[in-house]
Order: sequence, then structure tokens, then C-alpha cells
Amino acid sequence: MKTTRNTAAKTAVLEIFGKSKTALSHTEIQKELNDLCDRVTTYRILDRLVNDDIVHKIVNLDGTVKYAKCHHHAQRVHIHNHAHFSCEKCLEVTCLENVKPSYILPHNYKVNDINFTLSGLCPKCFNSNI
Amino acid sequence: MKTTRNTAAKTAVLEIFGKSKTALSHTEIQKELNDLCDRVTTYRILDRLVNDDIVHKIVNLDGTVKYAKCHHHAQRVHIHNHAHFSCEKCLEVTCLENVKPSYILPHNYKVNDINFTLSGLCPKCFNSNI
DNA sequence: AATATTAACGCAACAATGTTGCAATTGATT
DNA sequence: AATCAATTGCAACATTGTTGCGTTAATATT
Repeated sequence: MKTTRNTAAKTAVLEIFGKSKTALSHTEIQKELNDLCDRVTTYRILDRLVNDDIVHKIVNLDGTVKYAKCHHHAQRVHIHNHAHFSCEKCLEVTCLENVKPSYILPHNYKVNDINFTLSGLCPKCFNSNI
Repeated sequence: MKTTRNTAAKTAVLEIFGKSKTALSHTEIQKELNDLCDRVTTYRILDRLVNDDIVHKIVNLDGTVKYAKCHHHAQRVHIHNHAHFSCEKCLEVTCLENVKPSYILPHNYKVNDINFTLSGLCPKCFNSNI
């Protein structure tokens, strides 16, 4: 059985996620880490966190990838079916944990994963835009 | 006013889209073109087609980008709110034009674009998997 | 506390994807 | 046919992510 270790870098990454209210890209995390570790290491840490269901990966409409901490540890079936909102102005990506899409699929499709990302103006930018 | 021109490369790209039932990546299109034009040109053609609402861009869960022809020319409000299905086995991405997600959003969010992609097994692979 | 095991790391090198500037080409208009 | 500017090719670059391998260090074992 493969055991997972707590390293300085991993701890630092988790701390960054803890502080952040928005999803973060690899580059943002790397910057925040102030090059505490190599960028390859950061990639590998993120991979592990995703694999361990501690963090989930969000692919934006523009193709950029961000990561956010999971807030549903107790769930059995682990599927990230909540919506994500990507603001075109401030470029922040946030989880909308309570927004879940409902849809009707034709027969014989088996869904394993979902990406539901909305793009537009977040409340902050929406209001400052009036 | 900027006018758009019909070039050999653009015509060829449109022909490829016409023949294909699935969404295509830049690389796939380039291969299909048999290097009729430079890959940069293909990128620019795709950009223009997306801008002219002739083609829409689909970002997959794994971050790969594909393009598909639009089938709703008559619509006024042009938003690609239908689902896309990405098969984990055959790697094909298809439009599910009739599958549209319904969801309830908190106030003060303005949605301009949607990415709703489902990943799993398509009917073809689902059946051959039994 | 010392040692062993191996997960995790750093570094270098590579690969894929996408972008930009600029001179040359070519489609459309007059 | 001449003109205008949209489009192209090419070279160069940027970003993002991956891989191999020798080294380091976290955890378990003695």
C-alpha cells in the first residue's frame, strides 16, 4: 500500500488553499509558494491532492486550469457536480457548491465526471459595472 | 467594417467540419488538411470561425480543446448551452444538442457563456464494454 | 537513537499547444 | 488591371505540463 507523506511543500500548498476563497492555478500557487519548491514538485503535489480527493481540478472555458479545495469530505460517491463561476473581469474562479445542474441524458451514456462552468460577471464585478 | 474572405484553407476546414460527426481538435484538423496550410493559419481560421459563430469551442475535462460546427444559425441569442459528451475510451467528443442543463443561480451573477461537458462512456463504447 | 525503506524532490530535458510580429501573398472591390 | 486590406507563411517565443533519474528526507522498523 502506498503511503502518503507530509512534506513542507505539501503543507504549504494546503495552507494556501485554506486561505484562498477562489480556485487557484498552478502558477498562482507557485508564486504564492515563493518558489519554496520546484514547479515540477508543485505539479506533482497537485496531482496527488486531486487523486486523494482533497482538491478538485476545474477547467475553465478559456482552457486555463485551476484547483480548489473540496468541501464534501463525508460524501461517498465523489463527483464534483457543482457549478463553477469564472468571472470575465476579475478572472476569479469560484465554486458554487449549491448550484447543481439537472439534465436528461439519452440512454446508454455512462457519466463518470462533470464539468459545469459558467462564465460572465461575478456579483462583485456586476455591481461595480452599473 | 472588416470583411471576411473565402480562402482555400478556410473552405477546406469547413469541408472537414461538414464531414465530421464529432468535435475536432486543432491537431486533428491540421492532419486532415494534410498541411495544406501552416498550423498557425489553422489556428487563425478557427479563431475567425468561432468569432463568426460558425464553430464553437469546447474545452474538455482534461483541458484539451475541440471545435464543432454550430447547428443553430437561426438563433438570435447565441449561447452554446447544450451539453458535450467526452468519451474516456474512444476519446471522441460529441455535441448533445438536445441536452441542456437547468440550474438556479444566486442573484447578481451575469452569465455570458457556458461549458457543460460530461465525461464517461459513450453508447458505442458502453455497449462494447459489457 | 540508528537504520532501512521508499515517497517525494530537484534538475534537466522534452513535448504539446498556442501566440506574436512582419513581410509576402491573394481575395474581393472599384 | 489596379487597389486595399484580409489572410498567409515563417520564425521565434511563451506557457503549460510531462518524464527520467539520481538525490533527499519522511516515516517505519529495529
